[in-house]
Amino acid sequence: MKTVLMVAEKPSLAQSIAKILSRGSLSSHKGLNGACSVHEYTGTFAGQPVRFKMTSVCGHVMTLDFLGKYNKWDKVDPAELFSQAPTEKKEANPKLNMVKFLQVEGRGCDYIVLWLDCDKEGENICFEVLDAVLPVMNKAHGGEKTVFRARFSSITDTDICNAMARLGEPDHNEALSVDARQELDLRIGCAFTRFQTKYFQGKYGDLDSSLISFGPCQTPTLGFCVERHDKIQSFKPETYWVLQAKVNTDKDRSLLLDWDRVRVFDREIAQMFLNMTKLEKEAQVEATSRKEKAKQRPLALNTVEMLRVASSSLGGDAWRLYEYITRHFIATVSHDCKYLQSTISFRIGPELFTCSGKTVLSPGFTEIMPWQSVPLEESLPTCQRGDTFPVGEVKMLEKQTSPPDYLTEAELITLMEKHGIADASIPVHINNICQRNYVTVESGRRLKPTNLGIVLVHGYYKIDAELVLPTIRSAVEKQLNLIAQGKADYRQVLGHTLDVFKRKFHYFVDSIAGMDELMEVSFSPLAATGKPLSRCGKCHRFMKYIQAKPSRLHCSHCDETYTLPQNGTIKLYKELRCPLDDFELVLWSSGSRGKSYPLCPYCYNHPPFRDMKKGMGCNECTHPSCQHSLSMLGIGQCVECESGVLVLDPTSGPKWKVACNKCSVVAHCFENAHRVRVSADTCSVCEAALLDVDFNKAKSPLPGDETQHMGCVFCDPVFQELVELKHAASCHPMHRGGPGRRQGRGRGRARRPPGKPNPRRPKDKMSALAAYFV
DNA sequence: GCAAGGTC
Repeated sequence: MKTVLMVAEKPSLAQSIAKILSRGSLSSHKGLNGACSVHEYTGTFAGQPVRFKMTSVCGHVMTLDFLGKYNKWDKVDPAELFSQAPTEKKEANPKLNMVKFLQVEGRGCDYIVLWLDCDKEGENICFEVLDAVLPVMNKAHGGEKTVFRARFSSITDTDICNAMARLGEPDHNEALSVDARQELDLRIGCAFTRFQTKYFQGKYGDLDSSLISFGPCQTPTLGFCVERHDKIQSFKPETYWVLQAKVNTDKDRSLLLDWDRVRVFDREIAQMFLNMTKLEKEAQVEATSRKEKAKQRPLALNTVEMLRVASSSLGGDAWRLYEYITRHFIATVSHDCKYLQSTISFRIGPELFTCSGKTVLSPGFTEIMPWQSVPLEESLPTCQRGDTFPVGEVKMLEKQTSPPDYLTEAELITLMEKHGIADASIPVHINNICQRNYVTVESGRRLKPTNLGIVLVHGYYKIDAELVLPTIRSAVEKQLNLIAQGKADYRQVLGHTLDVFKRKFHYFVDSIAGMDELMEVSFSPLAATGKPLSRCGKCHRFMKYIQAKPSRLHCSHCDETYTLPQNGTIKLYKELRCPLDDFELVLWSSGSRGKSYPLCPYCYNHPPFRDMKKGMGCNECTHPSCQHSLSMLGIGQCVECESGVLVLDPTSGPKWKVACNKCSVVAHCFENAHRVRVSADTCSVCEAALLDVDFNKAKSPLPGDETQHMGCVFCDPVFQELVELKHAASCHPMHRGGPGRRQGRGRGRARRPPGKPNPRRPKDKMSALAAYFV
């Protein structure tokens, strides 16, 4: 029996479609990646009995990236990214092993039916699936068609069955338009991002410039927020005047009337109208009207509308979102809300005033969406033209026009949708500009641009406004649509568009000083920021510590910048100096419960030995005799990672810690010891360095009056008690196979050079770790 | 370290 492989865009769709087509009789199992399932059933295809295998991918199988060597920011000129730098397709999510999964399931299949979403991205994924699967499928005989595309617009029995009955072919042009989009986004986004990041990085001390990204969706998104900011800034409030009248309709009831002129901006004119009306004792009814009106039930909910609603009345609560979606659905099939709008027009002297009220006739959909209901209002008096009511009062109010507020997320979503920014990715772009420090989310989910966001957008306006205008995306989209429709050649469109942006890029690079001028206004140059922290080894002057990311030390005398480890605190390390370059050491710490190590600012940026890399602290330094180095403080091989060494943290007392210099393993040991030293002697069993510990006299855990003890942290029975190694002895690799299975890295002659993996590691490292320290 | 687009 022949086999038909069918592939949907996501696991839930594969299941729904398989259930419909098999009429519920199917057997399912999880695929090798654990994420996708395979649903099997038998049926007929092309007039023969077949076995169906319905499965799915998880979105795109592949992603586009530059070849590895073009991802080195300091080696590649961003201008090269427009054409020279070759790209390659990589698996979008290596953990999912999607290509292998598809090949395992596709091997030996005879036909393939593509059930990917019916949009351009889906069409592109069709070809990603075919690239993976066609080579392992059975070959067609005599030119028989084996590749089919199902086109459907809803997951209903009729739609799915119709699609299956009228299979077509995947559309290569649509897929190509997505290939072009991917390449444009990658080349343009990365080139601009790398250039502006590198240009502004390290120039200003109070600018978080770890990443200044640019993208055809995120930059216009930021543009919308800054545009509103500019409107607020340039807003000049104006004073205006309003007349307000009250008429008494009953003994103890009065009606508030709105002035038909609404407002005037000239005080004297307003005063004149007031004078003409305030002496009047009666208001005469000019006209009345009653109109039946309808408030329309909502249209069917789509993703963007849901995002908008979720951002403005709902929280992040899944249940409330579910409730909203169901209520919205019921509302779409309910009746409109019907109400009566009554209006009474009054004349007081020469001036006209109006009041209106609404009375609900039938609530319709507002019953299921009560927040949409027409508010209850006091009913208007029944009257007719010519009736008069006594005037209660007429007064003049002074008011001011007020600026618009910052954009709400809901308004931003509307703007993005209007300019064709893909709906599913809208929250991603908003999140992007928040994470990049371009905007902050204020109360009411309003987006307020930061100084950085404002300077960037104003800079683009100054140099090339098209870079920030929303048309940047829609114009490119237009070109891409020509590819999709087969009206334009993929290569030509790609080449032409890249050429346009390459020119824009070069112009931007040449004009960057224009943006820099704006930066100078908002940010302080490096030399003027930061606080003095540690001394430079070259000039022996204090360097300044700049805390803003990327945190770094700056020597204004030598005009040198030294990067530091991120995401932790930095302080001076007892004014100790590096024996190699005389720089004062600093101490990095990830917090009191984490780990810490000293580092030399110079060595951290300029590794002193061949076996060291940039970004290494003293705990990875192979200096043979410096008291802070790995050689002097290393104890033995890490129990968890391949290449790490457990190093004594010399600053951790009195609650001493030993931490791995590569991974996050931290071991707590020897409370109440006032000194812990790493001895030159090594353990005769495991070759780890021995620790020499002096305990506090009053709190010494040692037998008798002893305060000092030297031993192996892994093997010594006294120390095992103190680091709770009680049963570790039997789990520790040293104790499993006798002397023949010795390992660990002590400081003795048998030590392996750092970084070299141990060839005989215990298999279950996690259980060993748990036995020691947890 | 970068884009945007799928989806987990």
